[in-house]
This record gives sequence, structure tokens and C-alpha cells, in this order.
Amino acid sequence: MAKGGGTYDPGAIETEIYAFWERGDGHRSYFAARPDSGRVPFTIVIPPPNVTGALHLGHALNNTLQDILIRRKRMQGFDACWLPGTDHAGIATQAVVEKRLLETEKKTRNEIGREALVERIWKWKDEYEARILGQLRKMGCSCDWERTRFTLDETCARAVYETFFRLFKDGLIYRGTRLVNWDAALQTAVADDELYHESVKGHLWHIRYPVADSNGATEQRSDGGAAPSHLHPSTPFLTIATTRPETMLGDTALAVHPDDPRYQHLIGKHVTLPLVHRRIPVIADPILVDPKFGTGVVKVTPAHDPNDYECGLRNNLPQLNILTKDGRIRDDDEGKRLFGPYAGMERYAARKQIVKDLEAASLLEKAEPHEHEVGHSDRSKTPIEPMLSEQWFVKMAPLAEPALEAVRDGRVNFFPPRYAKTYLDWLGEKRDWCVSRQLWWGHRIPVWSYYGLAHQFASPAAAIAHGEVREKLRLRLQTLVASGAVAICYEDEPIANAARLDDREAFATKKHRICIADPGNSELVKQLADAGYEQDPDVLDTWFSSALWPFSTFGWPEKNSEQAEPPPASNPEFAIRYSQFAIHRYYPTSVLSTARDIISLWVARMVIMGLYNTGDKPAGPGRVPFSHVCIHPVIQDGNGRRMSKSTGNGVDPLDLIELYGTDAMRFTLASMAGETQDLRIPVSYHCPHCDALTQHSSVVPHNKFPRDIPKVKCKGCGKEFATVWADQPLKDQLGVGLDTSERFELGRNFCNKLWQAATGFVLANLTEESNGPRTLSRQQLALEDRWILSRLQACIAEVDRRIEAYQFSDAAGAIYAFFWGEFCDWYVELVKPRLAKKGDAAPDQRSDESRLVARQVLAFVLDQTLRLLHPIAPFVTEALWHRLNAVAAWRGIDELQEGGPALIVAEWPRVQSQWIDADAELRMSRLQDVVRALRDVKTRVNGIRAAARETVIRNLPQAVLRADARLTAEFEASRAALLTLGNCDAIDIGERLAKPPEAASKIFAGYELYVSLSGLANLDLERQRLGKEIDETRGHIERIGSKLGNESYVRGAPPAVVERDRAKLEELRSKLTSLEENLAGISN
RNA sequence: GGGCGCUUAGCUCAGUUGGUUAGAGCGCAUGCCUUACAAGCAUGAUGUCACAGGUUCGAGUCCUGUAGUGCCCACCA
Repeated sequence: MAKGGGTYDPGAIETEIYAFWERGDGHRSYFAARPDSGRVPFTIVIPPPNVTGALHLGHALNNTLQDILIRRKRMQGFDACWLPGTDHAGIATQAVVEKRLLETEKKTRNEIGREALVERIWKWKDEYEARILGQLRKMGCSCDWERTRFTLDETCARAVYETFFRLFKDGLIYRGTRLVNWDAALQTAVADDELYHESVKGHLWHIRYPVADSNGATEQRSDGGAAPSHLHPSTPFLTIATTRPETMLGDTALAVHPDDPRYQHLIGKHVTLPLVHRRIPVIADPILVDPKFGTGVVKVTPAHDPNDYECGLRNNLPQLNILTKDGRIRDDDEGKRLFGPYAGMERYAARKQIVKDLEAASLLEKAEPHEHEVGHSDRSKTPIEPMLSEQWFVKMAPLAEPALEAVRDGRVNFFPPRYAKTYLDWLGEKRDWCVSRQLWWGHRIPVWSYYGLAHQFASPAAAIAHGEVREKLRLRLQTLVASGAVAICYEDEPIANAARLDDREAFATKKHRICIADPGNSELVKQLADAGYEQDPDVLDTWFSSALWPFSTFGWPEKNSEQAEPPPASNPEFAIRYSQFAIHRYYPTSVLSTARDIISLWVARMVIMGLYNTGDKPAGPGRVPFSHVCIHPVIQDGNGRRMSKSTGNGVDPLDLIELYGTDAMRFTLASMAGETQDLRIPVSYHCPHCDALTQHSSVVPHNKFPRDIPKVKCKGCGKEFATVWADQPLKDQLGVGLDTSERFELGRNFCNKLWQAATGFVLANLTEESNGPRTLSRQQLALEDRWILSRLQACIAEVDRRIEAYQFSDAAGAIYAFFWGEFCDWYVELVKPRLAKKGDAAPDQRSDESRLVARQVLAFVLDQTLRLLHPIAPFVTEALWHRLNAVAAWRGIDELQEGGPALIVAEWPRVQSQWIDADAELRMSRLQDVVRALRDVKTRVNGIRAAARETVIRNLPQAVLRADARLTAEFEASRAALLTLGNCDAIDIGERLAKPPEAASKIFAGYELYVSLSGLANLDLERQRLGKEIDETRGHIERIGSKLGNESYVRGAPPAVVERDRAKLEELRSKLTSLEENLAGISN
């Protein structure tokens, strides 16, 4: 082969190989699950990526790991089912589409309306879903594409509505008030994760609240001590501090700590709310109040502060909302009455005015400048207001307990196990789950409300007609409730059974809500609308549908889902649905792979819903959705920040694939995916103009919005270019800088090494002669054959053990070390002489036999390596598999096996213990010692010669290897290898050989190597080296000696350890003697 | 503030129940186009295992504390 004959080019084969897999066996894709195969299923559902944008490196990692698991199980003969899909991601997606709408058309969602907005979001979803699924394909993911789901598609929606209905019927869903983050600009609630905090310069205002029960007299403390200084003797007051003075309008109490001696006498008394003169009580609350902070008095505004809200609940305080939806002080009747002059004012204007008025009334003690973090809406960039609103909740207490139990009793296991704590701690709080969101993008809550007799009818006839419509509905509802298609809830009474509907009067007058199991029943929906019902405008939390993902995707609650028997072949349509919705087969899934940050948001809720839904009966004890949860590390950038799109430091895996190849990316990610540490990957931009690298995201501020960094300035040429996250026009205009990181060279180099070794050596040596392989016995194998086969068994065992434990980096490392460090570096080099053909110089003695055996071992080891590596690096291994099949269809040692048409479905390697060979490994390690020693001597000789401007030598002329009789025979058998690999022209091997003059030496346990340096190099460096080694050896002897001299060590340590140290000491002493002799021998 | 990790070579990280002289990749140094591979080969150098105590015959490993760092959760009137 020509020198420098090209490197592995992944781009050339990846597309073709992926198409090959998708074509499959001509009947079905190799990726498709085979529910009719009779094999044991192995299922993974993908954590559905958000359709907000493209995937980044974090997704690449997670999906690589899942593909590793699924591909290995497929090869092990399981019916592997990896279900792909995407998540509608509620607010996140709606927000990006609204943002774009505003940017491109200057319109708000209210201007275009609910339907039009939702339509646009669907378009966005189609675009990004396609991009995401395309990325997964490029990454080589072997998903069963026929099963691709979307959390908002019809199949998933059915499960959502069914679940909501069951919860509703079981009384596990209720309406409650909750503080939400209110965006007054967009007039919507925003989720916690859509907030960002920004430091705002404000003031801490200290306000005096006069004590109201004092009759103007000095309050006496119960212990008779002096009043605190801030209690004015004539008009006592309490001072509070606040950053939002306008919220005082909503105060319904002041709180002090119950043990605070300063305020004991005031607990239970009242103060007057300044300016608006409302009496509010002074209460004691040990949770809200820290007596050491500030004045130890806190104003309580339950309707506008989360802590105050909790305090209000504890103390039965009224919740007084002071704000309108657009951020003004309320000016409805109650607002006018309570807030007087401030009613109707914009919130910040009100703040200003209130401060001014307090000052005027001498109730403002002081105003300190104060910088604090204020929550802002990611979408409008305005400060959010905590505001009370009515929401839907799921009761967690009864649901959480079984889910806790499932982890405690080991039905669900976390890997690494420490993450079980995260899960248990969070679920243990059993906090009710707010499932409603004030959005348009999502599953609309399937509840219709009737608000009693609110209708104004145009005429008496219309009223009568309406009554008839309602009566008809009532009768129908009775049937529907009885059949379990509808559930009804009267005001405060959670569940009404069908009998309640007998009460026509109540039905006509009372507020009630109707939850229907199938909101797709348009005829019923219309009937409800006609009868004066309104559907709840909100949608469900996106995690609600995510929680159902392990079974909603398989068609639950499809009827056939509980049937275990296959459908009759005579009904093809049913057979397809059966196959598609094979929940009986693929649920519970086998393993879930995800990052740790959504253990509570997602993992816990899947367990809850799985247990709740998948029992034999509705709401019966169900099955856990997976038995293993694999928590993989988080990818960080070079500065240790979590990699994500929103932080602006995300990396598109396609960039890395373009630069390094898919297998290289996957192998590198797998190599880095350890159990304890997150992966830090410094990334740079590859300038499209000048190829220079610019550090990635080194200056992106964490909290600033927008976080997008679509433009980057090149450090090399100074030109600007776009990042992959930029919009297309910008990309076209500036060119796109690809993300890159030299970390991925590890994988690229390994893939190249595999490719070169396989095509350039193994396959090249298999092409000639066509004798097929035959079964071989141990006697026919050379030392290196036995050794590499033994090492191969160790590698297989290690890879198995590591993948089973989700220790991916160790699995990748084991293959790397075996193939590169043992097979390529040693076996290939050892076997080269045996492959020399007749007529070549210096053919091996046993040429024919030996050559054929070597070829067979080469083919077999490559075969096994390709199988082992395939889950991690699927493309290059599959490509080589086909090439190997072409030249050696049958492979094996003592048992032959045909390669098979596709590696993706080839059998996973098994450890064959008959090839584990400790003797060969020991002999080989001695051979390696001698070879390394010879190379070392040569390198040092050449170092001296180069320094002296002499030509370097290619080979050492002569070496002497002194060993006992047994080892002499052993080395004699490997003489050729010693000479070739040790770059040595001649070697004497024997028991009592004379040490050559002026010799460099290496001392091993039981054998010594000498190389005369006469005429090659001066001896100074060898003397130095020996001196150093002697020092080291003496130090070592001293350490072990003193250890063994310590009686308590000899008594306390295990005998085997002591024995080993004794032997070691003996060995070191003899080594020291030799070293000293050698040094003396070359000293003047 | 609570919880969970991390701190080992210049960089990124391994290091199993405590037990030989603490390892890998990259980088570095030297020499090599040795007929698979320069994305390569060979050889070599590089460590106060964050710090301070403790347990032990023996600590990178176990315990306590300190400092730094990252993530998750809760967030201070």
C-alpha cells in the first residue's frame, strides 16, 4: 500500500450504512421491533426532546448511551424496541413562536387568536421535529421509526385525557388557589423555569405601622422592661422593611416570632395599616419570621408573596389581591373601597405615590438603597408579580406513597444508586402538583363548567328552549356517568355519581364541572356548549403528558393493550394496531436514561403515573414504568457551565459529526461518560473564513437575555460569522462557524486506527488464497495466538460487566486498550513474520501452517472486536463487517460461525473460557519486558549518538539474555520475536552467559538483559541511569524492609500481603546486587 | 439556606472491598516516512492525590473539619 494512503473517511460510508439498516432484511428495517418474534423484549423510550429547537451535545450523549444499550441487547437476541419521539414542551415552544411572531410580524398572540397561534406552533413543531429526528438519524440511533410519537399527537392525547379523567373521577384532581408568576405585560402566568433573575437597584423602605389597640397610651411590655427605641412612647408603632411598598395595600397581618421577647405583648393586638387605615392583627409565626433579621417584624401579604401565602394558610389570614391582570391597583368596587386614592394606579406609580404619602405622614422611617434579585419574565423581560390565581392540582399524597415504595423495595433502581435519594427526598414532600397552565399550546383541560343561571335570554321562548336543551343533556349525562365516560363535580363536592343528577333543581342552579374522558367526542362537546357550558381555557402542564410517555406511546389505554394473545392473522388491520400498540409486550420498559435534573420533574412522575394507570383495573396497583434508571453526566462547556441552548453554549452534534464522524463523536462521548464527574468539553468555533479557532462562549453572560449569540467575531481574521443557532438569513450572510473540540480527536483517531488495521492489515492479509478456515486446537496455536485470544476473553468480560452497570467509559476504554494496545501494538507486530509469503525474505519455518493459523486468528479477533465495538461505533464496524465477510465468510477458532449479512443483528460475543490462558499471558508479559528493554537501550543509544552528531542506528548488533533453564527455553522459542520487535540483530540466550563488556543492563525477576555499548555510545548516560535506578531500588527496599520490620504489620496484615512483600524484598535485593555489579563493571 | 457531587500529571479524567513503586488520553521531550496507520510508531520525563486533623500495622481510598468548585431544590422580608 502506498505511503500515507489516506485516512478513514466516515462521511463516505455513514449515509449508505444507515440506509442499509433501514432497508433491513428486505422485509423490515433492522431497527423495527419484532413483536411477533417470540424474543424477550427490551424496551427503551427516548426522553422526548423539546421541539423548541435542535438537539445539542447533551442529547447526543444521552441518545448515544441509549443506542449503545439497545444495539447490544439487539445483538444479544432480545426484541429491541427503542421508541423515538418529541415533546411539545408547552410554554417553551409557545414562547419561541410568540417571540418570532412579534419579531417578524409585530403581532401578539392575542391579535392573531388562539387557533391561529396554535396552527403556527404546529408548523414550528413540524419543522423542528424533522430536524431533531434527522439529527438522531445522523447520530446513528437505531430507533423504531414506525413508532415515532409526539406528546401532543392523537395517541398520546388519548392517554392524557384518560388519565385526567381517572384522576378527576377518583377525586385526585381539585381546584385550588396558588401564587403564580404573573407577567403583567403579556397578561399570563409563566412557569418557574421561564423566569430569570436580574439584579435590580431599589430601596429597602422602612415603614411604621401604628399600634391600634393602645388607646394612644404607651404599651407596656408584659415583662415590664423598657420599650424598644423604635416604639415611640406616645404613638407606638412597629417598623417593617420592604422592597415593594405598594404591596402593603394587600397586607392582612404583621408577623413576629412567637419567642421574640420584644413583641410578646403585641401578639394578638392590632395595628393600623398606614394610609388606608385598615386594622390588621399582629400574629406570631415561627416559620416566616427570623427574629434576628431586620426589626423582627414582617408584613404579611398572602396574595403577593409565596412565603406570606404559606403563612396566611397557617394562620387563616384573608388573601387580598391588590392587582389587576395588567398590573394596576384594583379599581373594582372592593378595590376602590380598600385602596382609596391608589385604586387604578399603575403599580410603579402607586409605589411612588405611597412612598411619598408615607413620608408626608412621617411613617417612613428610612429608605436604604438596596440591590436585590427580581424575577423577570423571560418572554416580556418585565418584572413578574406573584399573584393568586385558581389552578388545577393533582393530590400527591395518595399517589406518591406507592412510588416511594417502588424505589425503596428495589422495583426501580437508580444507576449510580445515589440518585435514589434525590427521588425519595422530593417525592417525600408530597407537594400537590399544579397541572394547569395559562397557555394555548398543550392538551386543553377536558373540563366544562356551568356557572348556574347566568344566562340572559332574549325571550321566554329562548329560555324554555334552553331548559329543554339542558334537560336533554341531564338525561344523557346520567347515562354517560353510569357508563364511565363522564365524571361530574358539584362545587365543593368532588364527585357526584349518576344518582345526583336526579336532582333537577340542583343541576339547574348549582355550579358544576364536567370532565369527559374523550374530548374528541365533538357531538357531546357541542351539546355542552349549547347547554351553556364553557371549556376550561387552560392547558395541562407539559410534564403531565411526559409522565405518561412510557405507556401513552404504546397506545394505552387501547383495548388490546391488556391482551397477551396475538391477534388473529385473519384481521390485518387489527394486527397492525396490535403491533403498533403492543403495550402488553413493551411495557414496562427496561431502562430509562436521562440527566439528573429531571429526576423529580419527570422520573418520579412517570413512576407515579405508571403505577396509577397500568394496573389491571383503573387506578389499581400498576407496574413501574422501568426497572433501571441510568443517570448520565451533564455536559459542561470549558468554563464548567451546563451546556444548553438557552445559555448559548450549546453545540450541534452535526458539527462534530461533520468534522470527526459519527462514530468518533459517539466513541468519545462514551469514553467520557463516567459515573462521578460531569464532562467538561471546551469548545471552539471553527471560522468559516480563515479556519482559525475562536473560544466558545467564553463571554456569554449567564443571566442576560436574550441569551442567543448568533454572531461571533473571529479571533483570527476578525470577520464575523454566524453560529449554528442563528437564523438562516444570518447564516447565509455571514457563513456558519462550526463547533469543534479537540476532545473528539480521541474517537476519530481510534476509528481511524480500527479502519487502518482492519483494511490495511487484517483484510489485506485475508484476500489471497481461498482455503477456508478449519477448527483449530490449542496445540496449533503460537504463543501470541493464545495470548491474544486470552486477552480477548478478558475484554469481552469487561465490556459486558461495564455496560451492564452503565459504566460506559470503562467499556469504551476496555475496547480501546485491547484493540490498540494489545492487538495492534503487539499481536499484529508479532504475527507479521508469519504472514510473509513464500519467496519473501526470511519466511517463517512453519510457514504454511503458521500463516493460515495467524490469518484465522486475525479474522476472528477482528470479528469479535467489530461485534464488541458495534454498539458504540456502529458505522465503521458495520462497514468493516461487510468487507470481512467478503474475504472470510466463516470465522472462529474451535468452532466456526458464518458472519451473517448485518453486524447490527449479529450475535453478541460470549466469553469462551477455554481460551483464558494465564500461562500465555505470563510468558507474553516476559517477552514484552525484554522487547521494551531492548527498545529502551536502542533509544538511549540513539539519543547519545544524535547528541554527538553521529548517525543513529537502526538495530542493536548484539544482546545477551541471561536466564535460568526454564526461561531460557521459553525465550529461545520466541527468539525471532525478540529480534524483530526488539530491533536487534543477534541475541544470545542462556543460563551462564558472560556479561559483555561496557554493557547497558536491565534486571528483571529471573532474567537479565545486557547490550554491549562498545563502539555504539559512551557509557556516561548508562552510568547515570543505573545510579538512579540503584537509588530508587534502595529506597524501595528500605520502605518494604521497615514495613516488614514492623511487628504489628506482620501480625496484623493478611498473610498473603506479608508474603508478597517478603518475596518482593527478596527480589529487590537480588536486583540491587546485580545493578551494583553492573555499575561497577562499567565504571573506570 | 438544604441536598448531592467534585478537587489526583500542564489539560480532561480513571483509580474496585484500605495492601506492590498512583494510571489513561491529549499535551511535552527525543528519535523514526520500520512494507496497516504521521489522525502513526518507539522511548522518556512529569504528582505535597485541595488543606488540616483523626482511625489503622498501612490512607488517593475510611471519619471529622476547612477552603475552593459545580449541579439540583428552596429562596430571605
